[in-house]
Amino acid sequence: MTVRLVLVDDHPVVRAGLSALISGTDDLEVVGEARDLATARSVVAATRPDVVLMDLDLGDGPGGAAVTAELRALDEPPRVLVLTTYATEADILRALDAGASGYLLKDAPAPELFAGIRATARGETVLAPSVAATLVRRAASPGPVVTEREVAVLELLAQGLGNREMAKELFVSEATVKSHLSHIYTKLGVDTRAGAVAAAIERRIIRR
Amino acid sequence: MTVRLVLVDDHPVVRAGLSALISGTDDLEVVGEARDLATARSVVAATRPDVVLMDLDLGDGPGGAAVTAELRALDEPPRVLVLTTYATEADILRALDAGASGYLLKDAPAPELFAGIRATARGETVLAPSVAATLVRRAASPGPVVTEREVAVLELLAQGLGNREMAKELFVSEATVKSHLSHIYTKLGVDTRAGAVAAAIERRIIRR
DNA sequence: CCATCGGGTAGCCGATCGGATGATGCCGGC
DNA sequence: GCCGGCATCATCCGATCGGCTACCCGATGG
Repeated sequence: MTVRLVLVDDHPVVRAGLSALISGTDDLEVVGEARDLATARSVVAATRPDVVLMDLDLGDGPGGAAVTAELRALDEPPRVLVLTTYATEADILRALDAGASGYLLKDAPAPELFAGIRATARGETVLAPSVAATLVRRAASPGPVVTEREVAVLELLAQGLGNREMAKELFVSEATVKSHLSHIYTKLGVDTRAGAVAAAIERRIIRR
Repeated sequence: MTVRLVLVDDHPVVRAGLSALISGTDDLEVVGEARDLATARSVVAATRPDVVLMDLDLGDGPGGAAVTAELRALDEPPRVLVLTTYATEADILRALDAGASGYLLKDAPAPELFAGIRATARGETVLAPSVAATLVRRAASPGPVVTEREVAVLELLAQGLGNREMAKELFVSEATVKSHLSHIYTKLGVDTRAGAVAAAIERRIIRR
């Protein structure tokens, strides 16, 4: 029984590379490739694959999480296995929330990747060890967990926005932003904006 | 005349993928692969390739620029063609400064990549269009470069320290710290501490 | 020899931040 | 049905920051 795959990645080298790798197996087959949301939509509709290998960072435009969500909204949706470079808490949660069946990192050896694809096709959930660790830490920790809204603030904060600008960006008042910031400071154990950015990056809550 | 290649990339998928792609040509040959400085050193010494395809982001440890510099310091060094995902000004300059002969992006189509490798083997300098544009833009304008002292401030800033604390840490007065910060803001084109941290990380001036 | 640059210092002042306190509405679990 | 967490908003106020101007010193270099 052959597993039919579609690759979604904005890098031709990675697509061609994965394709070449997979062609070396006898039970996996690449039936389509896409570089963005639009092509992914049509390719998946046309080929109806078992599994979609999804990169999260698609350059400009909608990210892999958005593409995943859209594919999962189809009738008889394909399973989506995320295959990406980074694994921040926010990335992982967004992808899984969008309906991904698994999360592997591009630094995984080929055999693990193949095993992950087969497992995904069988309906299993596969997670890279570090991703699993992040999720466990998050689930098991009685400690402070930043909320979705707080992550949003952190991301804007890392872009150097002031309270007023963040408020405008999030369609809330400055008071609300300050409230979120206070909670963030408490949860991360810091007391300045720059410190919060550092801690958030350190704990991989946000990227770069 | 075959061009002998060594791949340096921390992603097995990319290595295997490039390898598979290149095996489809009749004048390029992969004679070795490495995922970090140590393996790169020994593989290059053992195989003496014509061209090294170098990823800049090698995960933990020394980056691709450092590896490039070390390889270029050998007797009869191989030419190094950088093949990476991002192209910040700092990345480009560091790589070229380390002795890279070219800078291509991973989103380049395979034929362009092959052409780039052949050109590099011939001793030509190949640059991705966007990279060339960045260099031209920079050459045309006197680019601001952060000084050593300013980097020190940035590093402390990324740890969330206040002016007073940074002053104490650097054995200078608060006024001096503020002076450095002002210069940093001007050079990076920002006007807040969080923004400076973001810009500094973005341009790879400081690490994580 | 003097201009330039990196580095260090100072004071002033308006803008912003950070902390404290308190309040409302909504939702989900017990 | 009550309680807690999340998100929202509001005020107040001291601490800090950011921009500005101006000065000194040593090294570097046309």
